[in-house]
Amino acid sequence: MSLHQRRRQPRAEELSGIPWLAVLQPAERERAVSALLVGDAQAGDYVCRTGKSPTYWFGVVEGLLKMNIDSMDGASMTLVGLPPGGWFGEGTVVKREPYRYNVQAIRKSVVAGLHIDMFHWLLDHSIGFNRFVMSQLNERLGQFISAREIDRLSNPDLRVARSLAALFHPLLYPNVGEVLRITQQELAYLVGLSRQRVNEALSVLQRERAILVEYGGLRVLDLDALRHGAFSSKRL
DNA sequence: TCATTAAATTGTT
DNA sequence: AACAATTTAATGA
Repeated sequence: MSLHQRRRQPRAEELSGIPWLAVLQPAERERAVSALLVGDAQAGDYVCRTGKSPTYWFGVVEGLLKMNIDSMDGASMTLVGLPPGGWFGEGTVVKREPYRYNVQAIRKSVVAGLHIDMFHWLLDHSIGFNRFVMSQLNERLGQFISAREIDRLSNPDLRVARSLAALFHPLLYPNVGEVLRITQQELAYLVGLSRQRVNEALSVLQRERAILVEYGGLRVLDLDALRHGAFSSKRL
């Protein structure tokens, strides 16, 4: 709720973290920037909610968001994590239909929004922008397919590893550093395991030198191992 | 800036 | 789900 009250013009440093601005022509870019707003979201704030009609195409400048849906029993299911550099909602924006999911800040974040009219103007006028959106849709499709693969993995350590790797997708989320600030509880929601099991999996991944567990987050040491490595769930 | 306290997060059972 | 231990954030002198 507070996101829509504390809006401001994006700072230059924030603009540099918006990947699709670089593919625009100077004139297009100038127009796009004038239609960009950023806002701070506190942990727990909603960026968009199910049923509301889209006003903006959103992107993560800083922090971490999650996309979730409410299931029938009242509990909510986290579908995907959205790290810096990630833009989302193009599906609903294109169709001008209501959002089908909630997007909520996992921790204090900076969110950018491009007004829906400017989004459509760019689709009509910029080839670079069209390429970006097309690539975005394609990569996201790939991401959801691999998410289904991950769901069917039986080994919890592998599931955590692959889910972490997905958060470091270079095209969808170009601005993720090597440190990921996420609590083990949130990671548990994201992966669909208990916090205890995630804690254990993180220990395994650390023992295998793939990550470094820190308070309130973790550091990736070997992204390739997270993507492709095999981890034994055997205790030592 | 430092010390104290409250809150959040982790590791374990 | 509950617990203690640890880390961070907040507060005020």
